[in-house]
Amino acid sequence: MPTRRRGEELEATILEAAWAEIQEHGYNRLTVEGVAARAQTGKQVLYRRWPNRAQLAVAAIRHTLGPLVTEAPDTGSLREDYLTVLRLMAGRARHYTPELLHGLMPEVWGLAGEISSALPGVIAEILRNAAARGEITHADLPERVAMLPLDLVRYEGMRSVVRWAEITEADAEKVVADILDTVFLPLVMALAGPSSRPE
Amino acid sequence: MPTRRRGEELEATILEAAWAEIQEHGYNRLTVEGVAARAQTGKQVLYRRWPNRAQLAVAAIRHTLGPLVTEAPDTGSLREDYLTVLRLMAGRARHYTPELLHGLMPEVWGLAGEISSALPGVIAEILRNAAARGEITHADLPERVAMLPLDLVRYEGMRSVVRWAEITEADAEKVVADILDTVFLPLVMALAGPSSRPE
DNA sequence: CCCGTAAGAGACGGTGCGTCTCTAATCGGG
DNA sequence: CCCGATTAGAGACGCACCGTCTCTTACGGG
Repeated sequence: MPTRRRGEELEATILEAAWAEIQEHGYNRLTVEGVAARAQTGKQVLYRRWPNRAQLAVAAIRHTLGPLVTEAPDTGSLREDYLTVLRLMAGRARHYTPELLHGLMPEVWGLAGEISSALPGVIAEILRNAAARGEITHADLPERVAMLPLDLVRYEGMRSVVRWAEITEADAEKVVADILDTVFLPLVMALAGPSSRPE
Repeated sequence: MPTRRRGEELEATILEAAWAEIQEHGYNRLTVEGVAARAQTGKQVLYRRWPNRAQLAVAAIRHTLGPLVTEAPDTGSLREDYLTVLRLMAGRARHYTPELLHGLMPEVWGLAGEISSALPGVIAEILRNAAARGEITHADLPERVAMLPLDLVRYEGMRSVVRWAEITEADAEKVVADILDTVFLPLVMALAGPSSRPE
């Protein structure tokens, strides 16, 4: 009577069950028993694949959220290019809810690094394009400056998580624009603007 | 035979015991039973005062780490003033070890806000002093700009915690100087430097 | 067709939270 | 100085859930 699942199929079912449980209850109240029951399997099947509850959750998140950015946008303006990347990050950040993260910050931080490992290259390319266009005089800004908007967006994200606050799309848009217009672009123009003295 | 402690005395003993347990094992492996045993009392005495393990830990941290900055430094230079504040923060950050924080981020974030509630006022005063000295043309920088170094230092702190990395004093000093010299001061000079156009 | 692998189901021990219970020390009021 | 209210000190208890172990049985490769 009962048809047994195996391999890929079974694993996908489990990870989707785990993701559903996280969405419903958050990580803290995710139970291995609950996931097994929802996937209609036994705990041993889970423990055969992942060493503990945390790694199961991480696998479920990875399974649901793929890599972030793969290639650099090229809209013809530094502001728009960077804005595109930040919007992607902010959109993604809305999946990282407090319920998902609490109790799981270190693991998810590592995962986020893996997911967005292409970011530094993308930013470098955006800056090179801007330099080629003449928007800025050179693309080799200090690391800290080039990555500044990314760091600030991540900081805002962590801050909301830790305050148990949800991020609305409108808020995210405002924050992202603010970071670019009142911090990043003025700074970049001061360091490498076409009208500034060449260093 | 046994002499019983009460009130303040008992409470201080418990909080010191809790702090000691946190130092030894970290929050995650802090047990209420352990604290009670170390303080030579019963669990009920703890639960009579704090509703759960997390609040006990928060109380212990608050008991050990007092408020951060109370009044603005005034060294005669914007850079040195701000550097002084950042050094205080970085020094304090070295108490917020990964072991202490894991599993307790939201609670400690709230506590940190309480502990450093004087910061915004201090920063505002530092900027006013710089304006009075003529280092900058005006002190009403955008909120995000004025607080930028604080946010970046906090971000670095959270990042180390989440990566289970300790912060050495030398590293902290380097990061703090980098934030001021490659990000904050260039930006402030661009927005309100004496040689920039008055807006 | 047969055997090794792994699924499905659930029992089990262990840890540690938060509650409850009980005795007796201490404090404050009269 | 005594008496009653309070609460310290000690530990048992129920409960939730992790991670391990055991057992039977379906499946698939050779």
